[in-house]
Amino acid sequence: MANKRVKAQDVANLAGVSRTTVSFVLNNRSDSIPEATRQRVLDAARKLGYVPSAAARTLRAGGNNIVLVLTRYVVASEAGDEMHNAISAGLERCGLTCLLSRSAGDTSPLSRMLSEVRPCIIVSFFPISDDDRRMLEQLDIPLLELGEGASSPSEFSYANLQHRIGFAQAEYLIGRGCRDLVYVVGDDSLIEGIHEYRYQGVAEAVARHARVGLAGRVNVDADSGEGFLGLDEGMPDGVDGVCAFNDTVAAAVLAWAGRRGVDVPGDLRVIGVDNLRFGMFLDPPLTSVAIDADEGWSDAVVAAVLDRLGRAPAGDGAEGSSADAAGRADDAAGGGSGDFGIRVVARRSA
Amino acid sequence: MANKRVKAQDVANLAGVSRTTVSFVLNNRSDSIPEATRQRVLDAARKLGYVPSAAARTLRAGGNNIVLVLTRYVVASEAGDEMHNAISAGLERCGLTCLLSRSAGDTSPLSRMLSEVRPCIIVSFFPISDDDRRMLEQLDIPLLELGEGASSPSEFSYANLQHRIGFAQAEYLIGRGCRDLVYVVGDDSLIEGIHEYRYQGVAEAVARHARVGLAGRVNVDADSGEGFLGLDEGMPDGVDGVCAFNDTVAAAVLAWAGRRGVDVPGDLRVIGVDNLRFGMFLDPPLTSVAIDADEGWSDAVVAAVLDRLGRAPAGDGAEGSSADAAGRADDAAGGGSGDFGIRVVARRSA
DNA sequence: CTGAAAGCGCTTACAG
DNA sequence: CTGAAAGCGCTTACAG
Repeated sequence: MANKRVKAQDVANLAGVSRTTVSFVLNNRSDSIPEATRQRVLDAARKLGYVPSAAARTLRAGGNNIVLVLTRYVVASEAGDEMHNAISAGLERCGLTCLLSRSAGDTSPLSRMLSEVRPCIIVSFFPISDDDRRMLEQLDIPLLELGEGASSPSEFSYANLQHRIGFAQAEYLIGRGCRDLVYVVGDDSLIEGIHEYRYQGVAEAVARHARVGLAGRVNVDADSGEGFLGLDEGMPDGVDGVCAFNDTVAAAVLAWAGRRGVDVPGDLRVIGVDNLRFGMFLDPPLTSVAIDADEGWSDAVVAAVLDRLGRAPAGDGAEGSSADAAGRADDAAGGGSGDFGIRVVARRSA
Repeated sequence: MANKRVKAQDVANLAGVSRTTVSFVLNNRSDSIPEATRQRVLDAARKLGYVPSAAARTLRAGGNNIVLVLTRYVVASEAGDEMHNAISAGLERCGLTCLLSRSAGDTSPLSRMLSEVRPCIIVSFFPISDDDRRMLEQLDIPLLELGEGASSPSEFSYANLQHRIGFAQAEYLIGRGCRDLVYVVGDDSLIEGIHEYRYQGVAEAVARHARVGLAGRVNVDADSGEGFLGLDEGMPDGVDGVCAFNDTVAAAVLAWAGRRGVDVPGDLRVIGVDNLRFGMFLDPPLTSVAIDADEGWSDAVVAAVLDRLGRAPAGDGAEGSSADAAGRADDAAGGGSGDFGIRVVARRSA
């Protein structure tokens, strides 16, 4: 088993050409190379199972096409999962390679990661420390932060997506006649960031309607026994609409309502987020906000990455691109609707 | 803004030493270097924000410490998410860098990924194509396949984990007096692989008990309206126990039972998988199998990776390691219990 | 159209 | 204890 590492020279030998030619063919710079030669090289490479050394090519070329995406545990949801898939697929389609880390910059230092792999851009779903931010600047690695401050959510930010989700919940309830809303969150501290954004979205929607009020936030401690801790005490009187942080929290609210004899949706309308399947098996079936990752926000993220990299979007050559990624990203979202793939799935609970 | 790429030479200049010394200090081979010099180098590196070039160091050293984990969309669950986190954290603790890909080897070719980053080992949650397998062999990259054939699930395999989950479900129901089980799956084709493994586990448990029968599999088409398609027709008579593929499917069964006036758990016991929070809000609250990623199977995976790499487990120097990773992995699982962190959370439904 | 050569930034024997 | 030098495998001007 002569299992020696095969390199460009071996391919060149087998094809009867020089290393230069091999490199040209393999990197699609073969304009000036006769088709016959090209094929010989390609065949040789295939036969030998040649894959160029990532390290050498990166070193020589001065960079690679890796997009490093920083995520961490937030709350598992199909929507979140699909979003990662959609982003990954979208980047691959543009010739970029998408790699996720679930610890770098969070439980493990970012610099450690960077000495193993140096991406051409970093996309982070959570806020990066100032030190890390400085380091990236030093290293000339662009950073796309998706989870910016809730105060001024940029067009692409994860914060903005969350904001819109809350907004959509509230708008729906108000449209159904609710006048006194409340926001209910779970006790999972890991979701704090997200629920803040969503709450702001709810608040904004409420502010836009004259005679609608928002009675603040209520916490459900879902871990404690029957899981209604906080609801009995916390639920303000007169509330007729609940925006739940997600479908799980909504399920808790529904169970609580059932127990207390509160009629849903007659006395109280409840809307969740995620549109998980179990929602349709609740009593009453749960109305929820679905996020369609494939056609919405993930496209905006891919567009933003491309813009930062100074590359044109996939599938077209020249385009006046640069500062106005916002416009393009918005266009990319769900057939120009700019809704980031957010939609309400109406069932009986609201 | 003199933002020139800082390299080892710059650090050496600032510290007043040679590149060699810098390299020694930064790679912890500084046995022979005086502490004062060491500090000077460290300070200089910090001040300049120096991070060694990943490409150069990999090229020169002939390898890196990257573990590439191949996953893809299966079914989002907190358990799966936590498992990835636990594996990632476990590997980092051993000095390895964990990177996930959600497309390589699946929607995008593995070779493309490999020409961007060459890991020292690949861990795959799904079966790798024969071509890719050959390629990895060629490239001398060890492959740890977690989703092996259901026929002979190895001790570490994802298949085996799934097998045990099904087994645990059935054992619990049998222990509660069930004599006629049925397995209920959703219509999500993506989960086919997993549910096959789990079903085999159920079958094995049933086979171990003399007077217990298994009435096969029933499909719920959760997408269709009320979501009971298949249950009305498919549910065999006389069944007194349901092993549901997951909590969502279990929720469908519970809803169906409520509608048909089947008493749970009196006439029918139902157990799910994942122990999702919403289960406690169902009526009756759902009994489920929880998978404790932190202390169970993920440790076994980390141990297996280390073994393949020929490295000793973290935290100890010499240990007679090699072929018997099975033993070690099993030991690592949940306080030596070898249960991979699988446990039944009993509620009223079973 | 093809080849010889430089050089990317590092690590690591090897001399001093 | 420290430095000069080789070389990892590739890509890319540059000559032929």
